[in-house]
Amino acid sequence: MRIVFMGTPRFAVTVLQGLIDQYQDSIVGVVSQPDKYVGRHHVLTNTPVKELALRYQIPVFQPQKIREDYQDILDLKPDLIITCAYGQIIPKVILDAPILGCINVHASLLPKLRGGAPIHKALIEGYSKTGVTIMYMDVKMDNGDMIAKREIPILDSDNLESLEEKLSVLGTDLLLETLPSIFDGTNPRTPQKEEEVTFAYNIQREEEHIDFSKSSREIFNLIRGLCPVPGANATLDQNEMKIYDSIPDTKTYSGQCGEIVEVTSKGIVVKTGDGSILLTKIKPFGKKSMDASSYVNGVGAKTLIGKVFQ
RNA sequence: CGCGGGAUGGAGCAGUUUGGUAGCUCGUCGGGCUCAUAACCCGAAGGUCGUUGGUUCAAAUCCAUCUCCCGCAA
Repeated sequence: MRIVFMGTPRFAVTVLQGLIDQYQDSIVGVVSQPDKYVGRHHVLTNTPVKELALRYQIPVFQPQKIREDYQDILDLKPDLIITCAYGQIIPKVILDAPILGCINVHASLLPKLRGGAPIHKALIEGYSKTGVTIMYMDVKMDNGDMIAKREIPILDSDNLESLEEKLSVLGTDLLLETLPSIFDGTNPRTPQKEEEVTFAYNIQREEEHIDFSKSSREIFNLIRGLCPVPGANATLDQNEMKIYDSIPDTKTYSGQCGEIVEVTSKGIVVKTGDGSILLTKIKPFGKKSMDASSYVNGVGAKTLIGKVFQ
């Protein structure tokens, strides 16, 4: 068996690690996005998946455009390609190459939330559950026939980080359980219902800004759906403040939406469209992230009350 | 050299413009009040003000240098 794995971010690392634990000798190559210059000083950095592959001395391929630069992958003569958050559309010539096909681990309950930010969107849009889907790939993004699906509830205590962690483990487990049936061809194959398709496109910068005229619940969902990276933000005194954690409340206040109406030992209370929300973890501009109560200790409750988040 | 913000007792901040050996909120410790407390009162400990050098009678504060941290942009 010759398996090629394609993936890029941390989420895919968990999956690749699971595969290595069980099928290390079969993994003949790993494909990842090209290295990028990241951080303040433009340091060329390996992708997380590449990092793991190198540790196990698995050959790594990083085509700029896999649409054009795919011969190396064909030369690996894979029997099966497994992708997980790779980041590029796979051309048909590769999809057709492996005898067992190309399968993908996607972090949503397809056909819901196709695209690059399914975990973010599941939280932001207030889903009560989400999950992972193992599916065959075709030329359209996240469009192929489904092989297996498993769901988990989304808890109020979940944020992007915790949910991503849970789903990566869930996806890994489901993949490893499903693989034997894929090897022997006994796996099911269910087309996606076209009328139920929704999309979860990558988060745009504007979407990260909190609109306090929305409901407390919507704001709460946005904050946890973006925590810890990139973080929801709001503007106070011309400076951008990141908000990392909050507790929605139905208590109403007079004043305008976005106004700091109360400061408690737990944090900063802001008026929203339908009540209020307690901001508990924040990062003032130029500072590190901190408990809102610490920030309050520093600047003083009196100077905060009455200010308005823009 | 991509743009900008920051570094002061355990945490968060003020003080820097107009140099004169450090202050606030909280935490910690001790004591008190209380049926009790995360509440209140009294007291205490804890800082060579990021580094190095310079100017000066005197530097957290002015000048130079370096280090580290953070957001944006890529």
